Amino acid sequence: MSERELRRNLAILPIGTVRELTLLTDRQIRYYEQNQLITPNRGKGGQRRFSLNDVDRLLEIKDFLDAGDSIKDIQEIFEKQRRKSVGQPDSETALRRSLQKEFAQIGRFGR
Amino acid sequence: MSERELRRNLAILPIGTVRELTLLTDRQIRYYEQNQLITPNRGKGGQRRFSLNDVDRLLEIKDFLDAGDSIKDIQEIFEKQRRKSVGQPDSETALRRSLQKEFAQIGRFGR
DNA sequence: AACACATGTCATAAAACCTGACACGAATTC
DNA sequence: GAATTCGTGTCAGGTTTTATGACATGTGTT
Repeated sequence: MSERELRRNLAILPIGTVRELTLLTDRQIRYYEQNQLITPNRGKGGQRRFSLNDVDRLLEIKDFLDAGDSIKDIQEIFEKQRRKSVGQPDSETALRRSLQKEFAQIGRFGR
Repeated sequence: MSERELRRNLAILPIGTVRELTLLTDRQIRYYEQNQLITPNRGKGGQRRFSLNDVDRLLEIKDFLDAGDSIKDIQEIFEKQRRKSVGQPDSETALRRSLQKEFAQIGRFGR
């Protein structure tokens, strides 16, 4: 996995931050977790730690729900996405990689 | 400020995460704040919220201290940096901007 | 009418964080 | 060499945040 992807998958955010970033309630976030739409890590004391990818995912979930999809629908949508992107890098990943070198110069994590 | 810079400056991390990311102790982090080497935001209840830039900064501080610089030395170093980068965008920012459009396609925050 | 869904709300407990104070070893200054 | 400064450790006491589980509710579906 690339630097950038790594960073996006770091479990660093408490639920409070995610709440502010997504404008969802704790209840909603936990409910989506309960239904396996997201699977945040847990810190030492058992508290949830979300990644930026989780935040993305939650915003997607929000859109889908607003669009009338049910939780189960969304589960299937995500499942299809997962199956489709198995194995070979998709174009997004390819693009990302092509710019990786440049960005490696930028930002502390890349130093 | 660009999308990317915005994101780097979002105050999203609690001190526990920063502790894990930097391997500093709470005491150290607070002491550096007390000496104005960093100025994290505060959440609603008064708890510190750090940005990714803050994390960068803390890692720099660590390096400087390891290299034998004192807190005051570091204050001056940062002050000089600040003065130098006032006004016009530096090359790093320019590079960032040039790649901004591409990256706007990638990741939720850019959608 | 009964039920499923997505969410609100409340109680209770644990974890994380806050500030302030005192201690301490290693340098530095008097 | 005694006193001071610096960066950090640690502890106490209080506040904030998060966790789980249960019950409630409105909207739509069988």
